[in-house]
Amino acid sequence: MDAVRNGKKRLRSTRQGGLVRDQLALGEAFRSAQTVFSELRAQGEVIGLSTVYRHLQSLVDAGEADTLQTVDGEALYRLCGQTARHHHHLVCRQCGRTEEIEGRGVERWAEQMAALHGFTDVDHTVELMGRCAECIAR
Amino acid sequence: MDAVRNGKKRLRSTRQGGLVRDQLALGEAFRSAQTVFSELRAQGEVIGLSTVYRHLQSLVDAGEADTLQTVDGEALYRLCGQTARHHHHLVCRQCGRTEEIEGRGVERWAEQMAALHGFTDVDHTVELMGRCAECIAR
DNA sequence: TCTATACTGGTAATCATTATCAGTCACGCC
DNA sequence: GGCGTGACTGATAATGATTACCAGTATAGA
Repeated sequence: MDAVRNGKKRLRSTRQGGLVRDQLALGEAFRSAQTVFSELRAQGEVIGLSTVYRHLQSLVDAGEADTLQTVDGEALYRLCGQTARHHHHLVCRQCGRTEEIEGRGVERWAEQMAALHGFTDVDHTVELMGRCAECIAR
Repeated sequence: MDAVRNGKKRLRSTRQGGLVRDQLALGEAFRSAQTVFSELRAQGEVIGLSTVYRHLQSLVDAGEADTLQTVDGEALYRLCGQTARHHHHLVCRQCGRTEEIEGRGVERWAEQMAALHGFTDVDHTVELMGRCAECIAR
C-alpha cells in the first residue's frame, strides 16, 4: 500500500487524477489498470503506470469506483453509479457491458447461511458473468 | 496451460500426484499452491513447484478439488466433498475453516437476474467470508 | 525386459501489481 | 505575486504467483 490516502491529509486535484477518472468515465465496461494506462498513452497523454494504479485505488477507496477480479486474477475497475448502496454486477464476458444489480435476495441468503453456521462479520463476493443480448444476437 | 491433461491420454498414478492429494486431504481449510509446496518440502518430500501446480489444477479439472481466489489474486485449493453438486463456500478468514453451503436460493436469484437483463450462459461467483464461531470465542 | 510417452522439476519467463525515491507541482499563506 | 511544504508523479526495480520450457525419469502395457 502507499501511505494513507484517505486520512487527515488533504487531497490535491491533479491533471493525472482527472485523466484517470475521465478515461474511466468514457465507458460502461470494466477495464483493467493496464488498459486504462494504454488508452491514455495511446491518446498521447503523459502519465505513469503507477499513477494510474494509484488513482484507480483511490477511486475505489473513495467509493467512486467498483472493482472486481477476473478469473485470472486481474483487477477491473469502472466508475460506480452514484449508488452508495451495496450492489453486484452482471458482466458480459464478451463485450464487458455491465449491469448493476441489486441483491436483496443474496444479502438475505448470505445472512441466513452465516447465522446457520455460526459465522459473523460475513462479507460476500457475488459476481455474475454471462453473455448479453446484443452479443448473442451477433 | 500445459497440454491437455484430461483428453484421451490415459493418466498415470505417480508418487507426486499422491503427495499433493494427500497433503490437501490433511486439512479442511483452503490452501495455496505455494503453501502445499512448502508443507511438502518441509516434510522432506522431494517435489517440484511446477508439479504441485499441475496436480492441483488436475484435481480441479477432475472436479475433485475446489478452488477460489483471495482478494489479492492468489488461488486457494481444497479437496471437494464427493458432492459433484454445485455449491459455494463460507470461509473463516481467520482460521480458514470452510463450510460447503448449498445455494439453491442464489442459483435461482442468478437466473432471475440473468433473464431480467437478457443475459444467457451466466456463471456466478459466490463466496462468503467471515469469522467462525470458534475464532470469535477466542 | 523393453518401449513409448506421460510425468517431473529446476529454471527462466510472464504479468499484474507494488515499492522506491528523486523530482515536480498544487495550494495555502505571507 | 512569490514562497515553502509536502502531496503527487513516474521511471524503474522489486515482488510474488503462476506458467512455459525442456531434458531427464519413471510408469504401464506389450
